[in-house]
Amino acid sequence: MASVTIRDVAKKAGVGVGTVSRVINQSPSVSLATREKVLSAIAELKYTPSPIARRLSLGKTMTIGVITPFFTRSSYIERLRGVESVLSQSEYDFIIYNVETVERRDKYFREIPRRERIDGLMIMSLPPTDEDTWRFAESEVPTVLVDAAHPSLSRVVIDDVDGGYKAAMHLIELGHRKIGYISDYMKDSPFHFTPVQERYQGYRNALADAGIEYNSDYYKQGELNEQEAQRLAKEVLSLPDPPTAIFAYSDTQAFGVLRAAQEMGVEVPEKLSVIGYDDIELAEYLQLTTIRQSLYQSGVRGAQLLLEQLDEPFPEPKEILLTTKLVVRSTTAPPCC
Amino acid sequence: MASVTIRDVAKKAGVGVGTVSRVINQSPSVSLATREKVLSAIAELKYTPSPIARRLSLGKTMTIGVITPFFTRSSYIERLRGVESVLSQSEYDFIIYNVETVERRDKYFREIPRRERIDGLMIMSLPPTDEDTWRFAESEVPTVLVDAAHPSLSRVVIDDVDGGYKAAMHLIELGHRKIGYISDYMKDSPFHFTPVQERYQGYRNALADAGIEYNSDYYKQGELNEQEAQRLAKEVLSLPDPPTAIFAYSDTQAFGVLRAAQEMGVEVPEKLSVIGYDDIELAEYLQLTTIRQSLYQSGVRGAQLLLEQLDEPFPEPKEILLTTKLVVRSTTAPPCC
DNA sequence: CTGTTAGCGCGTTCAC
DNA sequence: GTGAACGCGCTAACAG
Repeated sequence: MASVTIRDVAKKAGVGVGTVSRVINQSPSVSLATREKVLSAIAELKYTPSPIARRLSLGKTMTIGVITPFFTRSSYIERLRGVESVLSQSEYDFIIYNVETVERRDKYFREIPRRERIDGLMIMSLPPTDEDTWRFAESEVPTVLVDAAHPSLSRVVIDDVDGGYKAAMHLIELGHRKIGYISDYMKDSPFHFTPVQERYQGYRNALADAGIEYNSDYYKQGELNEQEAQRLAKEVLSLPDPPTAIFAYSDTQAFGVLRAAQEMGVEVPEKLSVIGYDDIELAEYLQLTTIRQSLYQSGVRGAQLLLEQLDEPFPEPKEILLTTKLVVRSTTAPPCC
Repeated sequence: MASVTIRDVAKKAGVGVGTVSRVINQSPSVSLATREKVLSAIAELKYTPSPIARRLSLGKTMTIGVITPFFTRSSYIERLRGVESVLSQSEYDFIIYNVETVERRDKYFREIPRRERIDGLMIMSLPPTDEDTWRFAESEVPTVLVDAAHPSLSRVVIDDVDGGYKAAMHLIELGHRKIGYISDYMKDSPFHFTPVQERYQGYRNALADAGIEYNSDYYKQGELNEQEAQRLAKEVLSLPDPPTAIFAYSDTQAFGVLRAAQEMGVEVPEKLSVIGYDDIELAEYLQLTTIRQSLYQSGVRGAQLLLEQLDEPFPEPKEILLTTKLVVRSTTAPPCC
C-alpha cells in the first residue's frame, strides 16, 4: 500500500531513476525503446509522481494564493470563477484565503506571500499599503492586484471613471438634468485609484460635459448596503426640488433607492430613473438598468497576467484596464410630466 | 535572498537542526535557555519553515481537497463558507476543485484522491458510484460526503424526507388540499438517498398523513432552473382543476412558479401559495416561504468530521443528519374564495 | 536534553 | 542516451 515511487518504476523498467524522471518531464533525450519500457512500467504500477517531492526538488510550490475579502459575495465569486477557469487549465493549484476582518487581512498579508508557500499571489479589492508592497517585493513572490491598484504592482482594474461617466451620461441623454448620486464612503486613500473616487469623477465629468451645474445636495455618501442607501435616497427625494434620476454606486445600493422610491410612492421609471453599477445577478432579476463590470473577465485576465509573470525573472508592473458596459433595462426612462 | 533554512537558524543559535525542529514543533524536551536562543535566532533571521519540505518529511500534504460542482452557486458557496470557517482555523490548506462537466468530475474523482496530493477529501453533492468508493478506499484518503451519501463513506446529509414533509404539511395546515409539486428530475440512482427522492417521499408522506389523495397531474419533473419550472407551473395551473398551492423543489424553481403565476394573473398568495426549498439569499429578498437548509452548517460539520477522521487510523463511516426549518414569509396563505 | 544522521521522492548534474 | 550520486529543507530515530 505504500505508494509507489519513482524508484519502483525504475527498477521495474530496468533503468535508472534519472531516466524515469526524464520521460515524465518529456525530456527529448530518451530513446524510444526505453521510453516505452518506462511508460508501461508506470502504467502497470499505476505510478503518479509525488507533487510534494517534485515541488521540493524544483524549489517551486506550484500553487497560487488568492487573497479575497468576502468570497461569499457574488461579485467576488464571479471574479474567482474567472480565476478558476484559467488556473484549472494550468498545472497550478490555487488556494483561496478569505478575509472578513482586518486582522485576517493583516495576518494573510504577512504570512502568505512567501516563496516557501506560494509561487504567485493574487489580491482582490484590498489595496496594499506601501509597506505591504515593500514586503511583497522582498518576498519575491509575483503579485497581481485585481480591483485594486498600486503603482509598483501589476494589476487589472476597471475603468471606473468611464463607468461613472457612462451611467451619468445615460441619464443625461435621457433628458435628465437633476441627477443624484448615492455613493459609498469616499475614504482618503494614498493612491488616487479607488473605484469610489473614480466613479464620482466620472459622474462629475459627465455633468460638466453636459453643462449641468453640480448640486451638492444631490450627492450623498454612506455605507455600502441597501438600508443605508434607502435612507439616503429618502433624504434626497425629500428635497424641495428632488432629482429626477439617481445613480447608485452599486446595484445593492440601487435596490435601496428603489425601495425608498416605492415607500414614498415615487414611480420608477416614470417619476424617477435609477441606475446601478456592477450588474449582479439580482440586477437582471429586478430589471435594473446598470453598468456591467466584466467581473469574470477581470479574474481571467488577472490569472493570465499572473501566470505570465511567473515565468519572467523580473516582471514589470503591468496594468490591464477593463471597460464597462451600459445595460439598459427598465428602471430608467426620460423624465416625464 | 535565498530563503533562510533551518540550518541557518541552527548555526546562528549554535545548536543542531534537530533542536530547532523541536522548538518549532513545540516539543517539550527543550531547555528554556536553548529555546530562547533558537527563538531569537528565528526572529532575527525572519525564518519561516518550508511547508513543502515539512510535508515531504512528514509524509502528509497538510491540504484538504474539496470537490464541488458549480462552486459559483449560492448554495455551494454557503457550504464552502462553512468549510472555510473551520479549516482556516486548522493548519490545513484547502483547495477547491470545481466541476462543471461530467468529464471534469471523472477526472477529479480519478486524480485527486491520492495520498501524494491531499490528506483528506470532501465531496459535495456528487454521489460516487460503488467503483468510485472502491478507488477512494484503495487510496486510503479519508473522505466525507456532504449532501450526498454512500453507505461506505462518512457523510453529512440533510433530512430531506422531513424537509419535504414540512413543506407539504405547511401547505396542508394552511388548509390546502390540492398541492402541486414541481421537482427536479428523479434520476435512477443506485442508492436510495438522493434529495430528489427524499423530498418527494416527504411530500407523499404528508399527503398520506393528511388523508389527501395523490394526484399525479399535480406532479411535474424538469430541469432545475427557473425557465423550466415556469413552463411546468403553467401546465399545472392550466389544468381544469388547478392546485391552490405549489411546492417547488428549490427556491430557484419556486421563482419560476412565481413568474408563471404572475404571467397568468394568478395572485400569490391569495389564489396560489408557493413554497420553495433552500432559503437562498434571493428568497428572503423576494419574501418567499421556504424550507431552510443549514447549508453553512453542513459545511462546518463536514469539515469537522473530516478533521476528526484524519487522525483516526481506520475511521468508521459516520453519518451526520441535519434538519431543516420552515421559514414562513409571504408567498403562502390559506386558500381563499 | 541535544547533536548527528538517515531518509521523504524527485530533479539534476556528471561522468560513462 | 543513461545510470549514479547529490541536494531540496525538514522530521524522527538514535546515540550520547
